Order: sequence, then structure tokens, then C-alpha cells
Amino acid sequence: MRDAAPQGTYKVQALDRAFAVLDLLAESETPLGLAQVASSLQLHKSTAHRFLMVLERHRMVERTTSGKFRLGLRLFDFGNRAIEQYDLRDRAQPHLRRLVAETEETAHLCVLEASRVIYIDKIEPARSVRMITRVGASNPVHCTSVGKAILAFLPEERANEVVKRIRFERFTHRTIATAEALRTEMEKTRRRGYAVDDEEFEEGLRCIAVPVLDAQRQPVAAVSVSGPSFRVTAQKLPSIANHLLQCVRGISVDMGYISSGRAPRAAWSA
Amino acid sequence: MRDAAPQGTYKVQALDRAFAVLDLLAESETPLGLAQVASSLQLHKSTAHRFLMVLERHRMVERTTSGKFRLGLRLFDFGNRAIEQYDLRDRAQPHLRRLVAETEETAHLCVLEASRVIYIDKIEPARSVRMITRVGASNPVHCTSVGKAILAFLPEERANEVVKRIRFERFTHRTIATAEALRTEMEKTRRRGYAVDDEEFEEGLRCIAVPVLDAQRQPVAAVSVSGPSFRVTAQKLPSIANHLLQCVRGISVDMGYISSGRAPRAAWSA
DNA sequence: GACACGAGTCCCATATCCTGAGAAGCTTTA
DNA sequence: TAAAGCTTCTCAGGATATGGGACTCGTGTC
Repeated sequence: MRDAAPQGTYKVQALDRAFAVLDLLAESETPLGLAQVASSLQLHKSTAHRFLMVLERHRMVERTTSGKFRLGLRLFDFGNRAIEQYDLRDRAQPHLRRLVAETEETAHLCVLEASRVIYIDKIEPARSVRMITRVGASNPVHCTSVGKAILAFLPEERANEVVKRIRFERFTHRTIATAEALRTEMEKTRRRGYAVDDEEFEEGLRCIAVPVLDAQRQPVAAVSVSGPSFRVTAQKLPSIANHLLQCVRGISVDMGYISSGRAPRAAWSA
Repeated sequence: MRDAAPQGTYKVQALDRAFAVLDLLAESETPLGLAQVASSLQLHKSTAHRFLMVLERHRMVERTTSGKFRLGLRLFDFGNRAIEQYDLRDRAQPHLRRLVAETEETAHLCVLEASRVIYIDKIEPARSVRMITRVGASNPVHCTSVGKAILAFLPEERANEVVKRIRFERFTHRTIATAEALRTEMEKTRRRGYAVDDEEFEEGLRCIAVPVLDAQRQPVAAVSVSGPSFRVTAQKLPSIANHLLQCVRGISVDMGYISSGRAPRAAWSA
């Protein structure tokens, strides 16, 4: 996950180093001192020091009372701006809330980026085992319901590009391990209209997802419902899928992708 | 607001430039092309190009289908990690929801940074004029109820440091304009136990705030209720303040700052 | 109380890394 | 078809970041 090797034709050493510092602080559970940063990244301490001072001036990092460094709130600001430009999140939230109220399980909103899905939002039911997912984090497409939901409805060409980039990492014994298996799964997903992750990412966790389609009928995001396998049973899937379909329909309307008047010829109606 | 002059003893030109690019994209309503970035920042186009490519590799910016640049989702990830370390936000949320249900006005959760308050979270009532505040944004302390709430309960020494750094920018004719006036206002705030922003930041907007105190009885954050002056009337202030006090009390308990058993000798009881 | 040690801060000469001129693609407009 | 505008790419020179090292401060050890 940590891409220490900043390959790529264009290079600005100082930037790579600065982001390495931010990465390090992001991964770390606790704030880090100058010496720790310097040695972890193999930077001379005076180099590390200068970077940290500059980052601090930009409020990208801040110091705890004990003088150690952690991520700064400026990043929080940037992050919110970044997501705002999508504005999908704001509009989707009420629909997600309703979905959670109906299903009493956790709902996620995700978008695709490269060959990973990023969690844009998460709503948890009042009483539930807290899920470990974190808004802002990302997971591989091949082992998540949201990933498969988006992938399945992407135009063949783009889907292939994504699949090409997947490293088929295994998480459980059910994780899809080959491009071939993934393709059959995609076919299945298209047929039934929703994607399922049956303990493929985490033992005991079952998820079901449906894509959000834009005006051009391209998937721009996906919504999922996740819960422990004993609650999210095979029998319940169609009913949950139904709630999901209503939910994404509402989101699409709110985003102005489809008019609310007539039922759209939805992907899942095919 | 835009600090084009990157003064400070430590300097890494490349970093200042990179952050200037991010700033620019953050401020911009629409994605920008390479040429626009280059001319706005007075960078040579090939320099701007290199920066954007590197930033893209780090997913700090991304390209729209038309090839223009906007902030990338990596920032969203970093941003979430940044506030996660506070974890105040997660814990405070249920209490804020209750507060909003009780008052039917918008609630904000803020922390102090330098001489500005940063909006960590915002909850809006079901039906209300949408407030223009944005989570992640910051405002000066001297003209916000949250700023004054925190400031008033800070140890004298630290409060002075903050006040020293304030540039007393005016927003309305009621904005506090001098350090002296601010100090009297602080005194008043301490006496009554809550801070008020009476159209000092925006005409027609009245806010009331109370600090969240940690185990050492230091203010770490503040919660506010904001609404149009005709609804948030002078008569209602004490009642709203009461809800606020209950709210921050709940937050303090959840954070483990105070035990829920006995009533704490609260700052406002003095 | 003296000493050693580690962590952070600061300065400066040097080599490295970034810069920006410019040329060459590519796309849009006239 | 030409021209203008935007983006991509290359390269040599010199501004700029680098890291050695000195200095300070705080903490633990004897």
C-alpha cells in the first residue's frame, strides 16, 4: 500500500518527500517526533526538520503540546473542498439515511478511483457492531460489492482497463482471485442487477451494492448495505436490493441525472 | 485570506508552489486548465505542468474528462485521518443531533487553531435556510461565538497570545474592533457562561456558544447554535444555552473528560 | 553536581535538483 | 488550411535544496 517508489516520468524530489512525510504521519497511530520522521524516511534530520517547518507553516502538519507532529487541519479543509466538488455526497445523504432506517444495516457510498473504491460516506444504524471502514479510505474493487457494482456497469473498455490494473490480493478463502472469475461474476451481477460480496473481503461480512448511474447511464458511484452474514442472509438479499434500487433512484433524481416523472430504463431492468 | 507571501525562516520553494496550486484549485469553483493555473500563479507553463503531474501521481489533484484539474481524493483521505486523531467529532455527533432536534437551529462544532476557529462538524435541522458555513473552513475568533467561547475560558496567557495575533477585520458594524473591547466581552462571557455573536459576523445571524472542557478544564472545542436573529431572540438565549450546556456535558462524558456520576464544577458555574 | 546522550534548531558551502526557454504535438477556431 | 491556444516534452545552466556539523536544551545516570 505504501508506494515508497515514486516512479513516473515527472519528478520533484521535494514534493515526493513532503508527501512521504504526510503519508507517514497519516499511517501512524500516534504523533511522531522529528527524529522518528527522519529515520523512518531516511532523511537527514535537518532536511526533515525543514520540511516539517514548512508543512507546519502551511498547516499541513501541526505539533502536539509535546512537540511531536501530526496531520494538520488544513488537510481537513482541502479534503472537504475536494469532496465538495463532487457534491454527490451531500445529495446522497438523506437517501442513505432512509436506506439505513429501512434495512437497519450500515450503508456506504463509494466512488471508483483507478482500481480501488473510495468510501465517500458511511451511515450506521443506531444499534450495530461498528464497522471498521473509514470514510476516505479505499479498498480494491475485486473484493467489494461496491467495486463490483460499478465495474459491472462500466463500458467494456473502461472496465477492462480497471481489471488490468487489479492485483488480485486475497483476503479470505472466497476472495475472487483471477480476472476470469471476476468477469463471470460481473456477468452475474449484470443479470441480477446488484453485486454481492459474500465474505470475500472479510469473514462473516456480507455486502450488497447497486451502482448510481448518471445521465449518460454511466456508473459514477455505488451504494452498499453491509452487515454480519447471519443477519444479511441469502433470502433477504432481494428485499435489500429493492431498498437499494429505490435509494440510488432517489440519488439520481436529486443529482438531476434522471427525471422523477417516469421510471427510467434502469440498468437493472435489462 | 490568500497568503501569497510565504514568509517564514524555513523555505522550500517547491512546496510553497505546490501548495499554492492546491490552494488555487481549492478556491476555484470550477476545474482549471494548465494554462490558467500557470498564469494565476505566475509560473512558467512547464513548471506548472510538472507540478500538476507530480500532484496527480500522488492523487492530490485529478483530471476531469476534459483534462482540467481539480483537487484529488487523496486529500479527502488525509483530511479524514487528520480529524480522526481528534476523534472528538465522532463522539460529539450524537449529542449535536440531539441539540439540533431540541433547538431546531443549526449546530456547529469547532476547534481553535492559531487565531481562527475551524468548523469540524455541522448539523442542520430538517427544515432551515441552509447556512453558508462549510465544514473544514475557518473564521476569525473575534467575531464568532465559538471563538469567543473558547477564548474566554483559555488560561490568560494563552488567550493573550491568541488575541495578539488577531487582525480585527470588520464584517458588520457590530464586529468587535479592538483588543480592549474583546477583553470586556470575554469578561461578560465568563460571567454568564456562554458566548454570543450578535450579528457581529453576518447581518441577521445570531449565534450562541459554549466551550467543551477537557479533564484539565481546558477548552478544546466549542459547540454553537446559530440561526436568524428573528428566531434566535434575546429571550430565547438562556434556554438555548441550557441545551448547549447539556450537550457539551454529554460530549465531555463521552470523551472521558469527566465522569457522568456527579455534576462537574463547570466553568459556567463559577 | 557533572557528564553523557538524544532530540531539536540553526548555519552555510556545495552539488543537486529544479527551472524555464523553447520546440513539437495536439485540438479548436476562423 | 492556417492560425491560435493549450499541452507535452527535452535539456543546459544556475538557483535552490541538501546535509554535514555546531550549538542548545532537557533528561537520565553515576
